[in-house]
Amino acid sequence: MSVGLREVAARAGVSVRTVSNVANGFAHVAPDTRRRVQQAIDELGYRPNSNARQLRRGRTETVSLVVPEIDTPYFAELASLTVRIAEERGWTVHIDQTDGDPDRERRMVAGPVGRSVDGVLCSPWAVSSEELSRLRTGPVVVLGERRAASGLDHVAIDNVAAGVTATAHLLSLGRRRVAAIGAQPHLHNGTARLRLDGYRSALREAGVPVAEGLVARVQTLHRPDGASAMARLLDSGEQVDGVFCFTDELALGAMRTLAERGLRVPEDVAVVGFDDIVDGRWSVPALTTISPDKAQIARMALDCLAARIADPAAPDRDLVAAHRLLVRETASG
Amino acid sequence: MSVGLREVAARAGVSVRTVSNVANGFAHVAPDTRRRVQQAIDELGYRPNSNARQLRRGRTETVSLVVPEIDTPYFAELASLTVRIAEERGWTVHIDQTDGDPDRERRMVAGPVGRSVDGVLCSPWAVSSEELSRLRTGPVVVLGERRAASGLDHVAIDNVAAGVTATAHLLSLGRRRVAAIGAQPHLHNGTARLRLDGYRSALREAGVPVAEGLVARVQTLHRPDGASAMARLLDSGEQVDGVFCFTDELALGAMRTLAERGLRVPEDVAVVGFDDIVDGRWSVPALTTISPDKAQIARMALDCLAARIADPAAPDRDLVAAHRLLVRETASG
DNA sequence: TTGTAAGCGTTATCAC
DNA sequence: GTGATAACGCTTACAA
Repeated sequence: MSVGLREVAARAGVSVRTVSNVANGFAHVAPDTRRRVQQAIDELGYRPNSNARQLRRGRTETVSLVVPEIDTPYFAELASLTVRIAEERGWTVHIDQTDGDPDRERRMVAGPVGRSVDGVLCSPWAVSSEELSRLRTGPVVVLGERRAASGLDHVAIDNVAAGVTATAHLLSLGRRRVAAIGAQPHLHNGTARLRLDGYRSALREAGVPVAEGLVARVQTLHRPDGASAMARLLDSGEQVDGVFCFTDELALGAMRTLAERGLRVPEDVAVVGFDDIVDGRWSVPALTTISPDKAQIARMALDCLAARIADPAAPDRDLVAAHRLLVRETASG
Repeated sequence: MSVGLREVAARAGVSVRTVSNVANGFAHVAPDTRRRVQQAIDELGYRPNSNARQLRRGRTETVSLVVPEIDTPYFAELASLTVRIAEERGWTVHIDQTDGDPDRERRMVAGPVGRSVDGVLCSPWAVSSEELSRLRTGPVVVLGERRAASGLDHVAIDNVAAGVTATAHLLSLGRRRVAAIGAQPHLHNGTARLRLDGYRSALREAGVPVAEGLVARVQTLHRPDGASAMARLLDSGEQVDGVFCFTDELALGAMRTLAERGLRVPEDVAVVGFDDIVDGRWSVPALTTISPDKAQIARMALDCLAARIADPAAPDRDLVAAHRLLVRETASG
């Protein structure tokens, strides 16, 4: 049936210890022995059982990436990069989706760590870092800014600064009725709040009054929310000549509504998004957006997790990755 | 350190056997014992070690999904659905990406199966089913049509019929210079070939001559390929009033080129895509497309894999999932 | 209903 | 440099 170390050992006329040494590329094996063992391995088609190995070693060389949804473009890209970069250090990534369900989020962070995975990378949606910190049973790195001492490592871009940049860009184009789409006062996930802070701060700095009627809330960050938020804004009677959307998906939804209302982008309304998903590069017109350095985020998070695994008692860190404004067609001048 | 069955047993004053029974929800445990054990489990924060469990049981309750890229919208959606549906039967899905590399494809199908996973769902790109069949060391289900007896189970939609439907729709709109974007004669993956067969067959049936100059080849199925293929078509001097793209991504790329050339969609050129990715629902104009029933594909594949695991010797099956034409703005009349 | 003990396939600690 | 052999944490006959 299943061929293990024992069968190979018998065939090569050595002990399991020696086979294990060869299979793991250990140094001190006589060349002749190595050759004989390797041959037996090939002939029998031996493949090591990773479960047994992990059980014995107490390490899985696997980390999990917990995100709200796998098929959201931003998370799909992030996951893809994370898998690729993790591979460089010999790690396997297990991708988990929570569907934004707080209980699943809690379970996926608390449950498997230290058992089936060595650590967790989590992009929380409905649960605060503070709670995750209390729940955790092993190394956890949070993707997203730390708002206060949380007891957890965090990796994120500077969302406030990015919000300022996006809004200031719209203002620099001469727009004075700049709306914001994406406020989420109901969530523990503080990202939207930070981008909103940036938006308000840029307006203040430019001496443009902050009209609360220009701030649209959303339930999720997907296209339908962007479309309906844009419609609400337009229907409210507020004048709008620019809009900062907290995700590209929201922006793409908003653009659809603008097109349906016969409003031109960017002539009538300029649009800036956030995330730099590929859809935005190919929309017509192409979307101006804040581009977070996703590869850097993934790499920092993985490095940070490795450090945390190596030293569980180290003080927690707050790492910030780069971002930049990508000026394309929906907001340029 | 790590709390296991033993610690819990000691605390509850029972044997490990009983703790295991409680942890696994076994029937025959005295209510009082169960209560005591459960309390010890909670107090000690016991979490079962899945590696040990899997090693002992010889089953991982995990399957892997091998796709070219996680962040391709189609595969991201499929992965998301697969994870969700697999959950219903208590399975975990491990998502692997091959980047279209044949060696990785071979490794990911042949390596882990029977060791760290109970079976594999594979959407091959560069390796033929026949070869995968020879390489496999355990249950494998291929996502994609069987072109000949392959020795493997297959799940797919009827790509020829879908190609006919898409092309016929364009013809029904009065278009007579219908191009096809997406031919991939260099790949083992036969999907493009089948869609092309459908395209040709629809033209023949309508008595429209098949102009080979209207068939554009691509290297990958992403937007840049669609954009450059469209540009080549236009530059070749061929008249084009309709185009059938073998993926929505290709279509979105092609639409970008059309916009840059000042051609209107659908007035000047009507466009039909394939896959029904969400981007197409929100593009301006919205993309008419062939919509494969992805949830059905995922469910069929999982069911098929379960059956294969249960009976490795059963004759291989060829399952076909549903698809339909979704008429939106880029091709309607 | 519950306890005892034998493995699952590895790796790691001793010896030799 | 290589061979016995004891764990790793769990499930499961077999007993009691």
